[in-house]
Formats: sequence, C-alpha cells, structure tokens
Amino acid sequence: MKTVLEVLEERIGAAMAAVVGANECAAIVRPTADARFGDYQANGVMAMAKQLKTNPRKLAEQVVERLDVADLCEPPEIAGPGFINLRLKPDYVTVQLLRINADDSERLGIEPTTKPRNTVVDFSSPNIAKEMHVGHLRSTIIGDAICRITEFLGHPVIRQNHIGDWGTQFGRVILGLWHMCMAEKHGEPLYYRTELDELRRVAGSNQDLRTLCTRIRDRHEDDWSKDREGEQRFAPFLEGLNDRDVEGLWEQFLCVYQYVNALEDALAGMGLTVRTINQGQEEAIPYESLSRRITVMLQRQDRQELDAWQFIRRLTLEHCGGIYRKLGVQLIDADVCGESFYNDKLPAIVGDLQASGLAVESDGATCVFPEGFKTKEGQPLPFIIRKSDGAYLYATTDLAALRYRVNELKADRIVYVTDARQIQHFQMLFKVAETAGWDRRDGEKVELAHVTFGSVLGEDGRPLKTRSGENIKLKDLLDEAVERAKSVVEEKNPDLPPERKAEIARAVGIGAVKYADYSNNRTSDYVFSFDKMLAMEGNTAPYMQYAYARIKSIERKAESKGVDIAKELHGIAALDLSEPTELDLGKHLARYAEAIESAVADYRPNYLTAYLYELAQKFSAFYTNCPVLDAPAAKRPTRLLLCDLTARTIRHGLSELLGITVVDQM
RNA sequence: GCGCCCGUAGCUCAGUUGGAUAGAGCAACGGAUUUCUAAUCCGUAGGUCGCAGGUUCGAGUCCUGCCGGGCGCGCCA
Repeated sequence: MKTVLEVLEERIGAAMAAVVGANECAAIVRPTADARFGDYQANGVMAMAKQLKTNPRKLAEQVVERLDVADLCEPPEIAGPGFINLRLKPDYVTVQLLRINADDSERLGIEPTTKPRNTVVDFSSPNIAKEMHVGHLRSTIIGDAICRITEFLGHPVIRQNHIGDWGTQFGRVILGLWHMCMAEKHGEPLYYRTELDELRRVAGSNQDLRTLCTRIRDRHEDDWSKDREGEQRFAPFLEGLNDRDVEGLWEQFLCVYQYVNALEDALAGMGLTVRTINQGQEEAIPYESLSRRITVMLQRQDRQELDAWQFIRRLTLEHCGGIYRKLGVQLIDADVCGESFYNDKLPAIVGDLQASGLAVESDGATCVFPEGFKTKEGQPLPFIIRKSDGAYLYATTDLAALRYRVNELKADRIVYVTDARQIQHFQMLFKVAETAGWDRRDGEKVELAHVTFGSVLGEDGRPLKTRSGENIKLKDLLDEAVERAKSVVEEKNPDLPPERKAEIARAVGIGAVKYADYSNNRTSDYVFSFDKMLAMEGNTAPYMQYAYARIKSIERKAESKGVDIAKELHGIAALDLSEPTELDLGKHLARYAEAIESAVADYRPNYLTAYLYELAQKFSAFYTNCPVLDAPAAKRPTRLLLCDLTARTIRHGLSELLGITVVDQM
C-alpha cells in the first residue's frame, strides 16, 4: 500500500512528465510547512522550470490541467512562485481511516515490503569483564529501534552483538579469578576489597604505596608457589564456579577485576619483581607484567584458560542480558557474535589481502593503504591489520566480521551503530572492503551503513560521568530513572495498588530515558536530564504515555455510561469529520506510514517521535474539544474510532517500534 | 597542522534531494476546569539561523573564507 505522499508524488510526477515530454519527473511532494497551504505541497515544478528556463507558474498551470487527483484532494491550487498546494478531502481521509481500522493484523494497514533485504545490524557491543555503562546506551537502544522498524517493514533482521571478548584484558581477568580463589582460601575479610581501598587511599604517597604493593607481592608469591607445588587451589576453584550463584560472583568479580587493574597501574615503574615458573625454570619478572605472562601461560594450558574465560564471558552476558531486559531491548545470547568468534579467521584476512597485493609491510606492521586517506604529514594513512608484534587489531576483526556477514549471513545490508568518533575507522573499513571486493556477493553490492550518534552529556556540557569522574553504570542510571518516576506516580496517583505503581514507574522511568534519546537528533550530543525527560509537558515519554492512558480510561468508562464500543465500531462504514480537531487528527493518523518511512530512510528515530508527539498533541486538542462518550449518538462512532486508532498508533509506535512500554493507567 | 561534526528564541532542541512569513517544548505572561485522568487545552511575547562573501526566482540548508566549540589523526577499541 502506497502512502498518500507516494501516490501524489507519482501522479504529479506523471503529469509533469506528460507536460514536458520527459520519462519521469521528480514532483518533490512534501507535507506543507504551514497548514494554510493545505496538507501537501509539490515543489518540483519550480526546479523543472528552472531547468527548462520557462515560467514556473505557467508550467504549474499546465501540470495542474493534466493532473487528476480528484479522488484524494480538493482542486489543487497554485501559489507563490509555482507551488502546487494540495488539500485532502475529508472523504478520502475517511476512506484511509476505515482501511487502517479494517486491518486486523495489528499492522495499521501498513503492508510489509515486497523487496525484503537481509539486514545485519551491529549494535550495543559491550566489553567482557566490564559493567555496561552510559556509553553503551545509545548504540543499544538506537540499534534496537532500527532492528524493530526494519523488521516491521518486512526485512529479515540479523542482530549482531559484537562484544569485546578477546584481547589484552585476558590475563587480568584470569588473574582476577585467581585472587578471588586465594581470598576465599584466606577467609574473611576478602583481601582484595580492603586492599583496593588501601591502594586508592595511599595513591599519593610513593612510600606507603610501595610498602603496600610489597606486602601484596609477598603473599601473592607465597600463594602462587603453594598453588603450583601440589596444593592445587585454583583449578578446583574454577571447576566449582559453574555451580555457584551468578549474581554474587559478578559483584565480586567486578571488584577483584578493579583490584587487579589498580594494582597493575600502581606497580608501573616501581621495579618490584615476582618469582614465577617459566618452562620449568624459576625466574623473576616485573610484577606488573604478570598478567601478560599469565595470558601466555594459560594459552599453553588450554583447558584452564578456556574455563576461566568462558565463565567470565557467561557472567558478563548474564549481566548484559539483565540490562537488555530492563531496557526492553531485543538482544539475546544467540545474537552474540563477538571478537573471539573471528579469532581463527584473522590470519586468512591478512593472507588474502597480502596475496591480492593490497596489504603491505610498513614499519614492521601489515597495512592496507586505502585511497583518499592522509596522515597529518600528508602521507597515505594506513589501515593496520597486523601489528609489528604479530597481534591483530579491531580493523582485522571488523574485516573478518564483514566478510562473514556478507558470505555466511547473506547480508544485503550491514548497519553499524557506533558513536561518531569511529567515523574514520568505518570509512577506511568500507573502502578497504570495496577495494578488496568483499562488499559484493554474487556480483551484487552489499550496502554498508555507519549510523553514528553523539555523546550523552551531563548538565555541565561534559560527557556524563559520576562526580569522581567514572563512567555511570547503566544499571544505576536506569534504577534512578525508575525511582524518580515512582515518586511522580506516588504524587499523582497515590491510591493505586503498590504493584501497579511499580509497573507504571518502570514503564515511565525506562521509557523516559529511551524516549529522550530517540527524540533527539542522533547525530548531535544531548544533555541528559532526568527532570526534562520525566516532565509531563513537552515531547517526553510521560506525555505520550499519558495520552495513551487517557484513551484507555475512556474505554474503561464506556460501560458505566452505557456505551458498547465494540458494537458501535462493528462494521463502521462512514465517518463524520466535521469538527476541525477531528479532521486534523484523522489526517495525521492517516500519515503514520510516512513517518515510519522517513524514520527508517536515514535511520532517524526522532522523525518517528516527532510524529507521535504531534499525534498526541492533536489527540489532546480533539479530546478537549470533543466529548466522546457523551457525544450525540450520530457523532459517537467517529470519535470512538479516532480514539481507538490513536491508541493503536501510539501503542504501536512506542511499544512495537521503539520498545517503550505503554500503560493503561497512570 | 590536517580531517570530520556542530554553532537556530533566555534554556533544551526540530527543521527530510534548496521552497512560501524559520517551528516545537521548557521558562515568562494571559485565559479555559460542575473532567471521558488539567499529567490537559487555547492564546501572547520572544530569532540579522556564529560572522562575511558567493551561487539561485528562492539559502538555516549548497560553495568559499573567517570566528567559536567538540571529536579524530600508525601499530587501543
């Protein structure tokens, strides 16, 4: 089903083509900027007149003569330098509304595409062994919205959570688990907790820090040798982990991981050494390099390494899954396809690029020099795919992922949702892929899109952080939003049962955070403000949810007023849109498909929120002016239908496409 | 130094291949309530779209220069 806009575009384009004898013409139909000019305006005639060096108004007259839109619009008017203004007939609006109403598929009359494209969306992508923080918010929810909308339009969507589960943090993670094990062995108090505090406290004093680190090193060395000399503490500990309570372990692990990182940072340049075993030989190595050594050691003892790694990976995903569920984001474990997945595919990436002559050695590293990129000195800028020490980088992994998605996942389109700072990386990635011919399958070009977004800022205009300068945990942020929403519900509707209040608080709090993000232009930074996003006035989630709740309230009241909504709407065949607010609302309802189309075309959720907000405003105006249940019997079915379609549209847009929960009562 | 993004009302932001007199919300001011939830609606006021040129019938939008801010720039992701 074409949107009204598409129909007009087609008809006017055809009329223009007929007038000038061309094959096709762009009518450039847009919603009018001002209601006085009608509902739609065609701007294409003026551009064409310029091309033909003819009078635009005259050309417009000829086009209008050829134009037949009498089934949709009042007679077209020519205005200004050559605009064609179009005003929809109320009868046509009626036809559209009845058509939408007749669709019992919950799709509001919007048909799925006839040209489905396999769409891979790469989003969220947190790191293993770390808590999700506010920096992950935008990728996660913008990506989710893109998936939901694309899926709704009928395209198969493959979600890819490209988690950071491979790399240098490897050794530290395992060392963290090792400390957890030893702390349990030593009993309460868990030393890493108290020592982490100590490390922070004495950070300013080299002398105290040295004393502390030496003490830690001594115990560490002792545990280390006992463990290796037959007591066998760590291996059984690892084996036992899987049977234990996940929630508690995650908290412990986060702490011990911080401890390992803080300790390693403190050790830098201190000159402390630790005794360890290498190939059966005892040797002393710098204490701060122990985690790197462990990576190597454990890589030789496959089993233990993998167990530890798998366990932390599972713990992290458990945590992320909790955040996704809280956020209403449709990402599950099956969508996880992280860096480790591509590990064994990396040598081939480098090899193939070398074989084709694209990759060359430069200062010991293996690089591709894509066309059009320069360093600050004006030299060709390398896309490094292998470091001089032989390690691979995210450039390599991204190439491997791209190739996998094209060839194995059969992507027709790959969408990457990351912050704008990575723009150059993706430009280079796409260029390299294109040059290597990896962005094609069966000769068909795969569309590569980098969807960027700006930063979330604090009230001070700096990237949002805690007072002490740390990243704000997503969990804390969401909990606070729900907490604040709860106190609003408490204030506005104290008589609701507690579980009802909690449900509303969750919907409003989480919805507010998401909606605030969606309603901003994704390319700009935005200032995070609980007060603004939870306000009941303005373009906010609570305002939208309230509009919905009011409609549901009418439905609840109907019976007590002796109105049978189902009966009045059954087989409804005519509407009376004589009140201005009715017609205005009706026209807007008929344009939902256009809003979705514009939002998806450039991956901009704010076009959708803008539509929904206007819808809620128009509904509120209608609601204020037009009684529904108390309306004269002749007017009532129309108004009931307007209410029902508004509720369905808000629910669909908010809940299905943006993943924001609606509630029947607020 | 080079590259990318941004600069729109007091504040936060929209502005869809260049279209009509640049729009919302918040804050301010004035009105509307025997309520289908006022968590609302209606109205008033508020802008040389950073500055200066240029292209065009028409520029917030495109081009050039400048000013101001953010981000990125060979072995992190």
